[in-house]
Amino acid sequence: MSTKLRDSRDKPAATEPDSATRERILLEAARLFRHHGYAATTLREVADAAGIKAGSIYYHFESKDQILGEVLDKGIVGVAEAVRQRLAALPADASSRLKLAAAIEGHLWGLLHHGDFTSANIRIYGQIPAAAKNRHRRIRREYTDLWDTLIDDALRHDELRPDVSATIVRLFVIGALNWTVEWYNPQKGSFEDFVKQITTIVFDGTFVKDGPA
Amino acid sequence: MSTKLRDSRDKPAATEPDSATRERILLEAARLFRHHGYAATTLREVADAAGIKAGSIYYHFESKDQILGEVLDKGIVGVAEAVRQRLAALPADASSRLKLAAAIEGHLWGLLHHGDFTSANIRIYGQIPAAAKNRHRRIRREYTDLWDTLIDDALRHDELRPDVSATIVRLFVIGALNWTVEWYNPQKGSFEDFVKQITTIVFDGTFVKDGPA
DNA sequence: GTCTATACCTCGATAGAC
DNA sequence: GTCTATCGAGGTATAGAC
Repeated sequence: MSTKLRDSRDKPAATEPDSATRERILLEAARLFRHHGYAATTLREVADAAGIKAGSIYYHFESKDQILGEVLDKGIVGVAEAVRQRLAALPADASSRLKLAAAIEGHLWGLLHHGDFTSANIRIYGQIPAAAKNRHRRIRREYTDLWDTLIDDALRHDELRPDVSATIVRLFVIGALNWTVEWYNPQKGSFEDFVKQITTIVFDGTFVKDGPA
Repeated sequence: MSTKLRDSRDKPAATEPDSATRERILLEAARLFRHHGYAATTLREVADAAGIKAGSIYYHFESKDQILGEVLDKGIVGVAEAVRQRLAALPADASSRLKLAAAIEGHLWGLLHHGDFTSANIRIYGQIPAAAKNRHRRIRREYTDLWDTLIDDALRHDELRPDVSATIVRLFVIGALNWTVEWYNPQKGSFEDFVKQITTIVFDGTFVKDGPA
């Protein structure tokens, strides 16, 4: 075995080691941030939920702010990974519609499978200090760029309606998809059926046919 | 003049008098709740923004919690009023599509015209204590009932797609509309054009035609 | 790696002068 | 109707024992 795999002298830097306790802190923090907000959540509550005492958190994290940053990042990364995986599984010549359908399915899957992280992200992103926003912005931007590419692709292949702006479509659709984590109920039907209905609405709308103006 | 119009001995009860200071407190509270969250906003900040001292707030409100309640309510009422007004202006025999279009226009108008109240509502509703939620629930329910009626109406007239659940349509569409307050930019086009594009997407989708499955 | 104990700060709310 | 002054509670973060 190489001694280079993980040198304990190295600082964790960007990718911290994920001990079980550390992960539990992040998970409980996400859950509490989601349901009570960032400022309203105390580290005593997070520690309590994670089964440790408040002071012990500072062995794993430098500050509450750092926990926030990692929770926010995980909210995006979980979704982005699911989407990229779906897209990679498609044949290279897949239609724009097929690509977007795969992206929607992946987005919804990641969103609902990491609900505490994604909902926490959606709910509190608009409320955090500018410094925290700045640190989180790059990872967000990378993901929205992916959608821009998909939508521009559809536009260039004349599949997207010409009478709506591509920017509005992206913002509207992502916003709509994101909000499903706030009301989706897995007990009222299968995930597959849910995805099918959402995709239908996004692609073809809620009405049976193009009606009169 | 009748002495019954406003007897100063009466407690304000449900509808408080709206002094200028009182309204300013609510407006600044909404703005701060929107951008920093409920718990992160201090009454000292609210007072400062309203041009008074923190202690003075308690002449107008019993608690921070009461301010929250009124901010939340205003977020719904402003939207509901705009929608009800649009619907009332329609002829009685208007089609489901026309009624829904009017509701969408009214919803967007109210949403964006009372942005601090509506955005604050959307952002923090999921994070407030259960007691505050319960007090606010009735006014919310009344508004969603209105949408249920409109959508059921479209369903009964065979205008809504039969392959999507009416509940999913309502939740998805309202969620999508609500989130526009988070990204709508009035400098990038007229409100009328914006409404037209959103309505098109909701009714007829983002793609040019019903494509292959 | 987790604990207890605590320093220091800021919050919501109240009291009473003006 | 607004002010100043202040109370008690509870927050993040730190220090040092184990």
